[in-house]
Amino acid sequence: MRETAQILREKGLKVTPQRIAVYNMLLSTSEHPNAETIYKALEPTNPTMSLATVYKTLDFFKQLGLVQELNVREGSSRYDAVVKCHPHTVCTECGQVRDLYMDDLTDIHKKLAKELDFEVECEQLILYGICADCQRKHAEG
Amino acid sequence: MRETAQILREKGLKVTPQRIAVYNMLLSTSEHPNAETIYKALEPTNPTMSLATVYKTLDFFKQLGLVQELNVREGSSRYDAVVKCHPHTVCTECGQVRDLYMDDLTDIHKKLAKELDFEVECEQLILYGICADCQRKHAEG
DNA sequence: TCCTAAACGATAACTATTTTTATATAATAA
DNA sequence: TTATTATATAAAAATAGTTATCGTTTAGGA
Repeated sequence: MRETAQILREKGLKVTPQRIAVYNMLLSTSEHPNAETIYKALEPTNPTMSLATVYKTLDFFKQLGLVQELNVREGSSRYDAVVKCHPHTVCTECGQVRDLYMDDLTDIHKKLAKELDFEVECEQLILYGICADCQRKHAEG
Repeated sequence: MRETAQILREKGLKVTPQRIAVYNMLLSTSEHPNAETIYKALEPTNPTMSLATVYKTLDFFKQLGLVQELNVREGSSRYDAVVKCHPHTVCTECGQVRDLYMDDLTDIHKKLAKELDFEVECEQLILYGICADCQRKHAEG
């Protein structure tokens, strides 16, 4: 894995412990955390970290294409270090957000957009429903 | 068209001028307005209307399945009287939000979800990009 | 018409986020 | 290395969108 510090430097960002911490945290998780969750996760090991810095850092990262923002009908945004547009599933019971890969969908969407004379920059597909775990709980309960 | 009053009554809601106004406004537009826009549109003809009532009314309608809430990377939610899940295009320049109908997509999504053991309740597809009008403006400018 | 629960409007409160400001720190050049 | 300087930081205050509160009004049934 390339050094986080180097990636930040290449993007023209000054390298600070806070930025490294936020980016590494996002790289190491697949749970699509929001700003609050990121802050809470980093606080123990980075006692000087502040929530405002997390927000500002995420905003920088977003603009530079280091992270992706995700809105799933919650009050706050979630973040993903996987920048490429990809679909997600969101469990309406436990709130779990998971990635979902499906390249052939993109082609269909592009064809559709072409018909509409709409130039697609990014397509966002979110499937809301019940995840396997919650379905099982229903069956048992 | 069925009377708005009757629809509200069937849903167990008391029929008030405010609720009728909000619902009719949503039925008559295709621009997916947010609460603020709805309020501003109704204020002239309903001088006693308050923004809080618009929010409360939209919340009722949402819970009863009379309207659909839509989040398109803006600070505020937009609303649609078309309840059935359907894709949207969002122009990142002018902010225009349009409906997009495509039934065969649903089948693809369902098949995909089945493989994942995920029970889909609602699928949300949003294409972000540049609308035809804004593309034309670019070409001219 | 009268009664009562529900809805209303005004405004305060709340939450997520952004901005401000004074201080601290990273990158650069000497 | 050290001094410089622009940028980043933390904390607090401000903001925007939304929700809660509360006294008043109204819809719908008796």
